[in-house]
Amino acid sequence: MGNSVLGDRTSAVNSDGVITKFYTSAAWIEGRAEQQLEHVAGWPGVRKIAAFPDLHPGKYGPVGCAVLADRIYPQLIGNDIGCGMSLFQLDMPLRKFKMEKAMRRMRVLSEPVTDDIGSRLEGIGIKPDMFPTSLSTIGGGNHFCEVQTLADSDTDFCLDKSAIYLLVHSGSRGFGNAVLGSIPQGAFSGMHPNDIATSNYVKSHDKAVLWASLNRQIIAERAAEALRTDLHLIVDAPHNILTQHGDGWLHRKGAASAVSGLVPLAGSRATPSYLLRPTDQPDALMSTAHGSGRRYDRSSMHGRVRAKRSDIDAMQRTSFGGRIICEDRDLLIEEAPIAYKSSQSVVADLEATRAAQSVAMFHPLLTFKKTRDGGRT
DNA sequence: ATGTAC
Repeated sequence: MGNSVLGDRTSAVNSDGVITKFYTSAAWIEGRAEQQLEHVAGWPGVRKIAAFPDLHPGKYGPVGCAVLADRIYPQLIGNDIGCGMSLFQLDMPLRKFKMEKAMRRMRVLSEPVTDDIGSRLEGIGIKPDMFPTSLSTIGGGNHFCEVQTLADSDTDFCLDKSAIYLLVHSGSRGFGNAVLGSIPQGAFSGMHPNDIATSNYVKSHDKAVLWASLNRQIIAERAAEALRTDLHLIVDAPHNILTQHGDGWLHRKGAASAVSGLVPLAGSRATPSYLLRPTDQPDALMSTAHGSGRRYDRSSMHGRVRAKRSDIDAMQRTSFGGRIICEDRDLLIEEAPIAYKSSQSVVADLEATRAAQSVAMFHPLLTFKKTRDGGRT
């Protein structure tokens, strides 16, 4: 990196961004993900990159990193602008949670709500006709709404061990997708901060971020209503987001924003989720890992997982005795536990590299993803 | 990832 040899001259033709890796040799990192990291480091104006142990290859660049640059690269944020995780405490003790009843009632999450959606959007300064029928719904892929139990927590961190918790992972649905789709030709080679097109992108991006955060809030409210309980937010952390950082632009792609001091890290069906306290390391760019990180891509999962009826049934239960509502067979296979790294190893690497500390660990109890019929049963 | 491209 740095210099390149041209004939007999050594010329500084590029000044690649510095990559700091917050993972150890124990981490499962695909070679292709690190190649993407090196590639992005060579883009014009890229100054610093922080890479986290959930790093894996993505469409335009690696997922699980934060990139500080002089220019704006919309593809580094991707189409799901504002996607993130929100963790809530529910006002319900575990002993009151009844699995069969909860499984029946949570199915309402398949249907979009119509009441007050326009006014909720106006409440955050967004026109009521911006994707109103998607607002309140989870979406596909790795998105979910999960009831969790508190398995362990720091004694000085006062979380109620008898309570149940809710982790929502969702984003901006068609909104962010439309924002990425409306950027001008050539924007992928870097948008310059002072251009009109850039400020238009940033404004729309910021609205998609608000939309996504409201979406997680409404999903959580609906889940709490379905469970006949109240809720309060512990932390909301976006992980696909562009923000100003000093005089540069910080692109987080599958890297949680650490600005609120706490970050939820999602486990897979087979591994726990965590609440992390990121440490104050400048090289980490106010970011940390957001999840377990994909080990195998979606399409290859169909060849890796058996899909007999009994296997499909087994995939709707977790090793923690929890249940999964996912009536889409392909999605169940693509999100099978082996598709992900272990969240324990991701957290161990964050702790080993002093990027973050775990303050609490949660086990999945009931994961809602998708029904076959849109919830009408 | 996506009121999805064919």
